[in-house]
Amino acid sequence: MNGWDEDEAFAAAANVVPLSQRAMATRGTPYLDELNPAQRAAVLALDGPVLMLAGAGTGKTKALTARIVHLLNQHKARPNEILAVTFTNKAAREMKDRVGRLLGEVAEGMPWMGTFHSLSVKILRRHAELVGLKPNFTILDTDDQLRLLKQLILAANIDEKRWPARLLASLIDGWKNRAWTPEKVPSSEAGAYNNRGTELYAAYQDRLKTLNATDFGDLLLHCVTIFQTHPDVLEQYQRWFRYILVDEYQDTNVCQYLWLRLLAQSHRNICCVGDDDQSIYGWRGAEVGNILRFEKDFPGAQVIRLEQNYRSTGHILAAASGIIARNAGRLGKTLWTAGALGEKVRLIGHWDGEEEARWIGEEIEAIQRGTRGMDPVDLNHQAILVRASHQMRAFEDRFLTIGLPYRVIGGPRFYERQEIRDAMAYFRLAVSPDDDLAFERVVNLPKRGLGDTAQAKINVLARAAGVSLLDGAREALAKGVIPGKGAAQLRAFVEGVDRWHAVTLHPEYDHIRLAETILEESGYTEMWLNDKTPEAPGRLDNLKELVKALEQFDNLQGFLEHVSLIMDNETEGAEEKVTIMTLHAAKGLEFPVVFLPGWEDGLFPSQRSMDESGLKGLEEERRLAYVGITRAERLATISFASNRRVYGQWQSQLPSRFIDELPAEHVEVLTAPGLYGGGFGAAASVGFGSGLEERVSKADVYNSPGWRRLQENSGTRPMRQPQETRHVVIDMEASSPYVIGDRVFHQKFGYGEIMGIEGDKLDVEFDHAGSKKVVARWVIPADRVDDVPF
DNA sequence: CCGCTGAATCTTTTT
DNA sequence: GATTCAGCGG
Repeated sequence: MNGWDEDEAFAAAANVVPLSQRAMATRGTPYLDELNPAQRAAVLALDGPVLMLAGAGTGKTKALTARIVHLLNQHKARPNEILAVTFTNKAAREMKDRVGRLLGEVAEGMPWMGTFHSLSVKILRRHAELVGLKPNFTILDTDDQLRLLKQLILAANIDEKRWPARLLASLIDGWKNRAWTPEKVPSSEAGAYNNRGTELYAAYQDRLKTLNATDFGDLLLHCVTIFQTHPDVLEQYQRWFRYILVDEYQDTNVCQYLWLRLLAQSHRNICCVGDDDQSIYGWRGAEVGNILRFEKDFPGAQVIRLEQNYRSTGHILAAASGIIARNAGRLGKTLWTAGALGEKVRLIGHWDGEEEARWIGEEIEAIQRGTRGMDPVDLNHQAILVRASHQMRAFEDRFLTIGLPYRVIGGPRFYERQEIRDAMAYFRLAVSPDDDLAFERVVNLPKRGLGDTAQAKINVLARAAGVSLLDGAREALAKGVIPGKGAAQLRAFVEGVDRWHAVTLHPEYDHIRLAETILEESGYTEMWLNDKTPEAPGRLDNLKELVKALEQFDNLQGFLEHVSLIMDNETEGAEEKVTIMTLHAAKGLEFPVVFLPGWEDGLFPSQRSMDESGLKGLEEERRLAYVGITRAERLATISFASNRRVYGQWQSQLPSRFIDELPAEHVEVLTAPGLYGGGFGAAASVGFGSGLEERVSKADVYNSPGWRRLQENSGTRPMRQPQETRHVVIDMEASSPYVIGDRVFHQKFGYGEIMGIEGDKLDVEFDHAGSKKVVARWVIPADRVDDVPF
């Protein structure tokens, strides 16, 4: 990193003249005027430990950014002396933007603002040798990690069927989250993974070292190890980072906690911002305990509560508060708003998941038109927040057919897609030919006639000679042990890698050109061009996008580094779209209109969460419900379905227990469409009239005739709903460029034949996806597919 | 060695 | 329903 020396010089200079003696308060502080008293207190308490308990929507980021600006303004620290840690890249970027806006133009001057992981990489590159790595170590993603573990499991003679690699991976992850290196795993864990967990953990770490690689957990853990075993290094950083700020503190795991505490323990200028009610990453090792014990760790810490909510209307806030109040062991905050009560939280039940999706789709369009008693809300400001990503499918299917534009956030990440990972493996190989994992991934992709036997031979040779697989391949070729045409293709592959690698050695090579060349010469692009599955065009698109993304980097190395850490691919256009995402992904965001589907026991709260973590799990789920509701500014709609397909099997569902916990006076129960006689919506409202009921009564829902009918019918397969009548009108005038019998292509469903046309809606019989109604603009004529250039 | 088929497992949530 | 994987035939 060339920024390093510069930073070091800054830090050295800063140590010569103590900053505290410099001129103070030379500039005005207009940013303070916009803060409420609590926020201002949090900004002004610059020195010493501070815990900012910031409820949902209380202007936490505003306070945090103002604090940074104030630190700079008061000359407490230079931009490069502030360590500001977030969990996601998105959060880091937002903070950078906002600080930049407050400061004027000086946005780029904060090199130490980033995620735990990106900051750790930066530190680790500098001191890699202290943990037995070279500075150019590679970062494995979960996929690589799994491959590696599988090899080790195989070598250890363990039946992978009985003891899945995923299990081992999550064990090791968990240990790393708790900052346990192989030697430090306590004996209580000895039984893990058929008594061989720790043994394999050690083997895994050895293997990583020889590969000069780390996984995600290592990034943090290696830093902690270095800090603990090299006091001089630690001291350097302690002096360096004069002020530390941490966002989403409730999500830190033990390892991150140690990381922070080690860095902060000398000057104790640490400000942690968090909300125990929004701790939703316990399954990933986050310890709510970290926030609960902050005052013990940092005696004399100031605790400042931000409780005034600026986001949601009164009913929404009250409904959320009613739910979260059920959790025990909270630090306790009372959110309030000066704003209006607004609309009540709406609650509605549906027959099945498809109907739920249909209803929400129509509701979104109605709200967009402004026919729901509110001003129109455009699609960008409406969101559907689901518990589990598989719920998204129903919405995607429905929205595709009615032509409602949507964007899915947190689906399979761009860089996790197969074609991207393959391409990246090629790039990695070009940059570092010794990258054995990359070699294994692509040596036979596209097919080069190098099956398991050929690869095993290469492996043996490489191992025997103690060289990389690429060199092993060279040897195999020299010895002539690769039979038939595989040999020629392998030779071409090896020579290709050599050629590409040679290019990367030039100081100013054209990396975009190189990337294109690699994909071309390796035959990888061609492989997808010849692939006739419906996904192939999309994959080619992604590859194109990948190459385009390279433009922002100076070379392949820089790009690979970036991609291994980045999470957001915000390559969205300007088109208005409804957002679909998981509740987890929604934390920190807000939308005027929010839909919360799938509130059914087992799905939400998730059965697995409750099985694995009992009451703790349930409470975390409850916090998730709280996070969900508090995303809404003006309108929140909760829904559940009584039938849902799980693993392709129909299952009847019960409404979520969280529905019981909603304070009734803040909830409006809507009558479900398609349920005769008003169904349970009407019955549920019985509880409201009694004057005794404080909560939405699920018992009333169960006892309603509508509900009983649902249960009776839901044995094997739900009865088909009466066809909706509203879209039946056929518009004879509407024209379509298609005629019946045309072959068309659809991005998601693939090829198909048009069986019918109603206005701009096409009835298409897809070759693989069955028959669907699709809006004409979502398909293209089949014969034009090849025109899509690459 | 490749590609197809049927079976088995899977789904929480992510840097 | 979807993806992954072992087993089989070409």
